[in-house]
Amino acid sequence: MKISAQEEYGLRCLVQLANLGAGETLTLPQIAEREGISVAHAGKLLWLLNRAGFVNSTRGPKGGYFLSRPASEIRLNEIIKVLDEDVLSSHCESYTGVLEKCVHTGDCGIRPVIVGLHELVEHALGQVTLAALVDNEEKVDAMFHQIEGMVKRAQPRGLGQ
Amino acid sequence: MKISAQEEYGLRCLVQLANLGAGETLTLPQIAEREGISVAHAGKLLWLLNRAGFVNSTRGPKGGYFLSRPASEIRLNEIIKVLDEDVLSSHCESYTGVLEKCVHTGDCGIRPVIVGLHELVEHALGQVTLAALVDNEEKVDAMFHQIEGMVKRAQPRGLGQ
DNA sequence: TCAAATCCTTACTTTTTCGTCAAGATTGCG
DNA sequence: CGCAATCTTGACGAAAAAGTAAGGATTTGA
Ligand code: FES
Ligand code: FES
Repeated sequence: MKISAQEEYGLRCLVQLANLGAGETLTLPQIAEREGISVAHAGKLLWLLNRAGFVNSTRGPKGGYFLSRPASEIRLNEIIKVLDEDVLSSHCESYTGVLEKCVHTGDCGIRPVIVGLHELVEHALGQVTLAALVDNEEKVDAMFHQIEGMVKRAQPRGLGQ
Repeated sequence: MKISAQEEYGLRCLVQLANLGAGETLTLPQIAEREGISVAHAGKLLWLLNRAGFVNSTRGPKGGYFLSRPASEIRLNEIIKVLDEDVLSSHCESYTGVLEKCVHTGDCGIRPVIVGLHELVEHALGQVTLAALVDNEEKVDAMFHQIEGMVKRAQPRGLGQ
């Protein structure tokens, strides 16, 4: 269970753009330099983000990228959904084992773990906007710890033991 | 953010063993057949799990694998930790970008997201035991939704907008 | 004591993901 | 116009993850 390189660096590029003032833009070389990646790599990431509608771009001299919506209206779960291949829906179809023991009896112990984790992460990320990630570590940190506290306190019956 | 193949199939092998009665064992070919993977693949997974202390094995005829502890005492977060490479601690060291803007100012927006997600998942998985995954989908499902409800209700201030 | 069944270990191949390259298209400016 | 700065796009190469192969080691039982 880990975040992929594409998710991380795509998110980083968006944070760079979220730092801009009104009317400012960043070019690919600028983004690449700040994140320590090649211009080609930045180009690919921004292309994905452009296709998904998070950023807009203008070509030619004085061109560059900028967010297509205010950072406060972009939530991290949308970003992750775009940068990550969604293999969740087709997960059970690609399972290699005996499906009678898994799907058809409706009694699979694995599926709820995978689906549940995915939803848990999505809900958590849905509570954080891109604006929250701009120069403010403590707030984001506190937010996640608040959620963790909730999870710890949940103590569901009948599963712990 | 997705579960790796090694995590999933390692967990599946453990669930197979958790289904056994006292004194029963499963051989590699048996596990491989049930999960639809090759014997070699099952061998590798069980070797990892054996090394980590989750299973024991006996060699020779009538040999096989069995859980080294009761399934009710094995929590999923321990399992995932072993099957997944822990790159979390060294994450910041391998970052390619300008570290002054990230580590040294103590004002990185990315780190709390990555660390927070990781802890969130770990806490959630720490509440589920292997025994809960044995032939009982509904309970596990309900448990995750309970946690999700908590997360949704958390509504932290100052980040949502 | 031998042979068969089983696990153990290392090395290799395949597949997927990650990142690069190079050519093309669009825009602004003199 | 014509050049330079910029984004766009698809194909390619490198790295990591996933999975396979093969030979070795241990135990049981005839
Ligand atoms: S994993 Fe899809 S039903 Fe078991
Ligand atoms: S990612 Fe480690 S400090 Fe920014």
